[in-house]
Amino acid sequence: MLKYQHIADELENYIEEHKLQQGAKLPVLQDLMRQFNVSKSTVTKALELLEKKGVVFQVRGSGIFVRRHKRNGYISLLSNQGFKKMLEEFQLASKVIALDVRKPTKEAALNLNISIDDDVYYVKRIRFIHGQTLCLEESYFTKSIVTYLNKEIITESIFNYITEGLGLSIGFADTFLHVDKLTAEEAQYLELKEGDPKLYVESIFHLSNGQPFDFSKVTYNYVQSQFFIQAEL
Amino acid sequence: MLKYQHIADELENYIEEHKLQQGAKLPVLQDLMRQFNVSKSTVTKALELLEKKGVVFQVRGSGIFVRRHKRNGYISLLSNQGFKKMLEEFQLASKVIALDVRKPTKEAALNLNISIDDDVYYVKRIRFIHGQTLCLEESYFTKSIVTYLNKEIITESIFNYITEGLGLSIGFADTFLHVDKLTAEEAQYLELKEGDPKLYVESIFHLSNGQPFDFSKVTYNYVQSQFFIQAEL
DNA sequence: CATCTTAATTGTACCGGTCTAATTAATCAA
DNA sequence: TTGATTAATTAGACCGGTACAATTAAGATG
Repeated sequence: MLKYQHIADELENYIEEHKLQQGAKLPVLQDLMRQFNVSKSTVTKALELLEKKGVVFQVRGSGIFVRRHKRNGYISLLSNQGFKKMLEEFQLASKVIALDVRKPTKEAALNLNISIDDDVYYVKRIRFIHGQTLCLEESYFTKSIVTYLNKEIITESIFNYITEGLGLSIGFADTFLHVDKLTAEEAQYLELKEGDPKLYVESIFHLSNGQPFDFSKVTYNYVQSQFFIQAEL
Repeated sequence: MLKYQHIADELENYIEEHKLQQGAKLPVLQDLMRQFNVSKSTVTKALELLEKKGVVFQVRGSGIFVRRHKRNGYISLLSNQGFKKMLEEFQLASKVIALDVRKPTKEAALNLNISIDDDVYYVKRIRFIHGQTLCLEESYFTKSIVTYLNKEIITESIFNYITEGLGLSIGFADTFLHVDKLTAEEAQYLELKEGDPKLYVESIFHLSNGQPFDFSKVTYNYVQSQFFIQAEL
């Protein structure tokens, strides 16, 4: 494991375990350097990570402080802990409605940057959280990249399979979201009424070499979904 | 201006002007170092900025490539171009419904980390985009920080006033969002029907020293609002 | 011509340093 | 005690370097 990632983890655990409050001061850079026996730039990188995750904030001339943002029930949409963890955790309870190899829609082909003649794995499923239906999800996986899928893999963790099983490394995702009304079909799956609010999220996942491999359209139950974002100004 | 910020801007402009497509390769690190006459770490920092903004992605052993994610009508929820620009741009068309000094609600006091006896500036307004009502917004500004506000300032740019006029430096924001149904009152302001979907966004803006100074609750017209997020995995 | 091996390319981790800017603490003057 | 001045603290910008890992290109091999 990389040094700066390790340091970031250690610091985050420290904050967690000692239940440090918002504004609590962490050791200064010099001390952290000595404590972990690394150079300044390594500590700085670790802190940048934590800043991006919203765990700390730094004030020049003053110090490094704990930033508290936790709200129960909210899911972070940002770096590391964000989408990945969320997908992994919620994977646990999910019901596969469809799984087959087919030709992509024009929309999917466009987003995956493939031809409409190329094959894709199509997956449709419902995800549950706390026994409630959380969302309805449709995914298109480029078959030339994700060469094989089955029900077991989907029920476990697709992303784990892609990294561990296929040896691919996932890079980044572009996510578009807007609010709309549920169609009759969606309402049925989510056990809500037609015309009720929905949060619609479209994501394009890319390998770390920039190739898109997964185009997903997710319709969230508005009652169950709340998100958390960190903005920098 | 900082060197690495300047480099980031230059590169972004270059990509924009030359209309570089997704996957287009940029000059290698060595060349960028020479081109801008700076050290490797400075170029790297510039590229980190651009990566965070979703403008480029880097592949070790391969190069630096353009990342395209533009979608018409979507507003980025992330770094730099995100909330700040959005707030500034949409400031143009807004109608102030209320502006006064009052005591904060318990909720506002909690989020601003002040006592319910402290004064706040309360601002309620509607924002318009393309002639349509975009959102209904309620803001609480800690009066001990934002010492004075008037209608002109609000109609211009509050954030500009805070940085330029008051000499404060804005740091970061925590944003929580969920979807719900419009109340009768909200529906009236947004020219929609009660029970229609709404996107509800709560933000706490902080100075760069960590002090919260603005707690905002925004109800978006679901027809007019769509957002864009970048996730790292 | 395909396949394996090797070498060159290129971004990333990490070091250890200087100098600067913001903040905070200490000092001094009124 | 207050307020201004100065000094110490502290994070951040920036340099220039070494070593390393992933990718790509070139060469060798069958």
